[in-house]
Amino acid sequence: MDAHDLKSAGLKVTLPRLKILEILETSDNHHMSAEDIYRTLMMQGAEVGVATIYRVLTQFEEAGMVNKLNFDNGQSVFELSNVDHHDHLVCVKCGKIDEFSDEVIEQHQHDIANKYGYQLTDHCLYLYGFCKGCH
Amino acid sequence: MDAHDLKSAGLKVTLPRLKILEILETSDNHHMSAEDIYRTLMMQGAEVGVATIYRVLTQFEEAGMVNKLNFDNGQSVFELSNVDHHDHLVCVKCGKIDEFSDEVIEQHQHDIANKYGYQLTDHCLYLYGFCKGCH
DNA sequence: AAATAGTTGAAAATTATTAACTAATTTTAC
DNA sequence: GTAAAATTAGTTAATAATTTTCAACTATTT
Repeated sequence: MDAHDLKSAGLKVTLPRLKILEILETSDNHHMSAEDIYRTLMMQGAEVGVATIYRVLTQFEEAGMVNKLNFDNGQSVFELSNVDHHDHLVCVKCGKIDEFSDEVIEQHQHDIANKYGYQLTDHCLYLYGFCKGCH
Repeated sequence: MDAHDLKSAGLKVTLPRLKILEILETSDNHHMSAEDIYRTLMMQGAEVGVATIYRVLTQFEEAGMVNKLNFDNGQSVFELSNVDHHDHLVCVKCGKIDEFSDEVIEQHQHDIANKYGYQLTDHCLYLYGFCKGCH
């Protein structure tokens, strides 16, 4: 993910976009909310408005560069989508996020959609619980 | 679901609570947003504030009487939880909601949680797509 | 029936996100 | 390279959904 990816997505190469990309790539937890990104940018001393962050993230999402995940607590987080499809385990105590993928579940989802006559566009599977460290 | 259920949940029996329960039970689509419930109450001529509806629904959720479903488009709807567990298919065009349950998926979710050391408290599975009528 | 503890409605406050507008920057055509 | 055209950025204001505040009220307890 770099300047070139921005161009091929039809987006001009600007500092905010590069910075946001960089943050998504290099942050420890690669699931960040708009707020998280904003805070990170502030700490780096970058002068970027919140609106810009939302705009850019939305553009990235439309370009298929990131996925937006909506958790039950109301916050949305973003992750780079260059990796394989996966779903998420979320710790309800410490907020840790793990990823998994399961072929059987995927297959069943499609079967169910067919059975009910739905043409799937998307799905959302989150497992909430206490992670190993939070039992 | 009646006055008695309210009491055993530690909630006083009040008109707004009874009305909201009644609406959740008798409405055609038993997936209603706070807004839907508010509108229904208004049409019935009941004088109930929005704040009360949110408060009551939250209390019902905490008492385990209703489930709150948070969809990706940001909308939240509530359903009575006295029925069997199930997940949801959501039409992204007309908003229709279908329910399904799948043992295999459930089982796999537990297996995954175990594998990652999570103690599941909840999960969330929504399938989004175009329903039969909206292809 | 009085006391008390919980509940309500109206309005203000919050939270997360988006829109509008002008100024600035990048790209493209020369 | 430079100028013009197009897009983007930041500020501020707006919006939507939900929550808090608080004085007035109601259900339950004594």
